[in-house]
Amino acid sequence: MNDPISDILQSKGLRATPVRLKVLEQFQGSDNAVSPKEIELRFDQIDRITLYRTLKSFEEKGIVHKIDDGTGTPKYAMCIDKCDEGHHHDDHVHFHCNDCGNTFCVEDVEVPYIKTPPKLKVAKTSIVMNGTCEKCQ
Amino acid sequence: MNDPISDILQSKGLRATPVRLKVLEQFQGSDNAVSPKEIELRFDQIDRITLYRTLKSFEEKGIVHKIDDGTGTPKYAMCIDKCDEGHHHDDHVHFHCNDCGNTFCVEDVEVPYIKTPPKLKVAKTSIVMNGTCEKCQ
DNA sequence: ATGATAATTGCAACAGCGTTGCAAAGGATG
DNA sequence: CATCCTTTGCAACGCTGTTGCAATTATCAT
Ligand SMILES: [Mn+2]
Ligand SMILES: [Mn+2]
Ligand SMILES: [Zn+2]
Ligand SMILES: [Zn+2]
Repeated sequence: MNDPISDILQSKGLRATPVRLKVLEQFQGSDNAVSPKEIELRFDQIDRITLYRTLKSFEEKGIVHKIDDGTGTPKYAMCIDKCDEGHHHDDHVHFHCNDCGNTFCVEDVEVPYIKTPPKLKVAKTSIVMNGTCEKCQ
Repeated sequence: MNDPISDILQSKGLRATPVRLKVLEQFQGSDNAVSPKEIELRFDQIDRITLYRTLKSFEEKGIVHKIDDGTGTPKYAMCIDKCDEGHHHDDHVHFHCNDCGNTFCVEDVEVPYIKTPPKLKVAKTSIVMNGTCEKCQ
């Protein structure tokens, strides 16, 4: 329990199993959001179903958040803010680069207030930007 | 060719076939964005594949636009602005009601300018709001 | 009108993603 | 060790969307 990655899992009430540790390492070592498929390919051998269940539990526990970048391929990224079980605080913009295909969190851009018709009760606003990222300029 | 629905199709270079006319009627008569599955169920009998191809051609021609409301189920709605082949102008906010599950275009709310890191070249911004719609208050 | 030409449709088959059920393996706890 | 609960892996399945191909239908030029 000196391993910081193990600590994350245990603090969320999840056992620090080999699969979970390796998946979490992938997230820690990645600048971008990653799809289940990408994670799968980075492993020599991992069970598809186990990976799906791992991602689901990570998301439920507030370790990662799911990102819908409009490509149809869901992606996941580490939660930066202190998200808890069933309560996320990832209210930032996401960016999808049309050139390299990468998607990442734009932490320093908060979702602005947008005035809407008073008839609508807005609980959450999701913003996805498309364009060209720094590396692809 | 006095039928206004036929006119829409022909002005976009699409033949006014029975399937297309009926699908387009569904869009005209709906306040909400609709999923392929919903359209399929409104017909006594329609071929799934043909419907997918119809939606694809409608989208390409700028008759409808595809909406990703974050539910994982894609939806389509009529283009209000004059969208052309391969060039859409549907830069408005979309709203998904968590109560009734409906998704619709919020025409009168334009996507605001959002200041981003200068390193990012933003070409398009998609905004989806979640909450409670007027009917579900 | 008749035949050539091109667009549209319907069917079969397939691929990919994600889910569920279930049994085996692994940890925790006494 | 014995028990209980969690996690994993496999099989099977459902759903969405795609492609190939042949049949049908509309369009157009004789
Ligand atoms: Mn994020
Ligand atoms: Mn719209
Ligand atoms: Zn890029
Ligand atoms: Zn509603």
